[in-house]
Amino acid sequence: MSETGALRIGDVARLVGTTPRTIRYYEEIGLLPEATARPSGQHRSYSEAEVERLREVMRLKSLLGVSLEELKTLLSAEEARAVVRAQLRRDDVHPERRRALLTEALGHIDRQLELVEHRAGELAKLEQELSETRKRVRGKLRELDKAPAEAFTTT
Amino acid sequence: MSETGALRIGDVARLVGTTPRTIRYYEEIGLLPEATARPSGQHRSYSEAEVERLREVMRLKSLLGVSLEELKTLLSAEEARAVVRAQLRRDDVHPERRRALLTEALGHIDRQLELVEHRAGELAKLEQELSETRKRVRGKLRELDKAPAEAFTTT
DNA sequence: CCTTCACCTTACGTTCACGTAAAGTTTGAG
DNA sequence: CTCAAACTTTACGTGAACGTAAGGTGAAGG
Repeated sequence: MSETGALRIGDVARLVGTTPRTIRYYEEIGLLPEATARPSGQHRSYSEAEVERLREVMRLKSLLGVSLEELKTLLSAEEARAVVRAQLRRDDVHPERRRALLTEALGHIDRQLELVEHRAGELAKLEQELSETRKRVRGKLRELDKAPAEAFTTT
Repeated sequence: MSETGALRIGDVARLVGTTPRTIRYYEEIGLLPEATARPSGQHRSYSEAEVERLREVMRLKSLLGVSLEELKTLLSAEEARAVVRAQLRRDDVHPERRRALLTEALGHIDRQLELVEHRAGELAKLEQELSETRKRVRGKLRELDKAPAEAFTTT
């Protein structure tokens, strides 16, 4: 009954808007990390951070429209970045190593950015096309307003 | 061997980057119109316009990430708009009717726009977050460049 | 007319992403 | 300690979106 760290799978599911089954499935295929050393049979426990992670997973899934397998690849990049961040927090790393880590992280980010930018671009294009069409239709409607002359005979 | 109007399903599939099976499937579930009165067994024939239509279908499917069933609904709106356009081209329609048609079309467009705008917004947000992260990483890299003092001892 | 693709229909198979049911166990409240 | 609720694993089921195989035409070149 504390305020953090005592979430069970049902709570998490409700929090992020999915089902326990889905969460277990994601864990099963390696999309979510299996909580290390949980005696088989014991309940899963989630921290707020893990909930956030799941939210991010679902967000990316929805926005990028990729398979869970592809998503796993993308997220392994995130994982790698997390490791990098952890290593960087220690400041006893050699600048050379530090540079390598940062460069690696940058690579991961760039790959994701490329994907996202492409999709965002396509969607923006579609949005603009729709807006364009909308404008034309609204224009025609205004035309009807301005010139209500002619035949007012309704049938 | 004319230059237009004589496309067969294999050609179309290659043109849009899919398979004949998928095209037939889309026709089967009503996502694509069944060419009226084709004696069963006879080859399907496609016009350039129908290819364009299919391209649009696939584009929307990819960008909106909706089920084919939902997509069918969205496209029925497109269908309705096509009908509207056809009716509007005849200029013997009463202004009252004309207004109704245009308003209906506007409704369809707005529903699509809402969906697209929402997704586009979310994606843009994600893109910006990634860019932000990228900037921070690049910043740290530049820091390494500016201050290459300290230990140059490799290992 | 013949051949040879590419196509036709029918129907069963497959993968992904979970849903659902069964039988037993763990937790937290009382 | 008790007991209901929520969880556990295992396993089979399901809907969507096609893939694939079989057996049989249609079409276009020679």
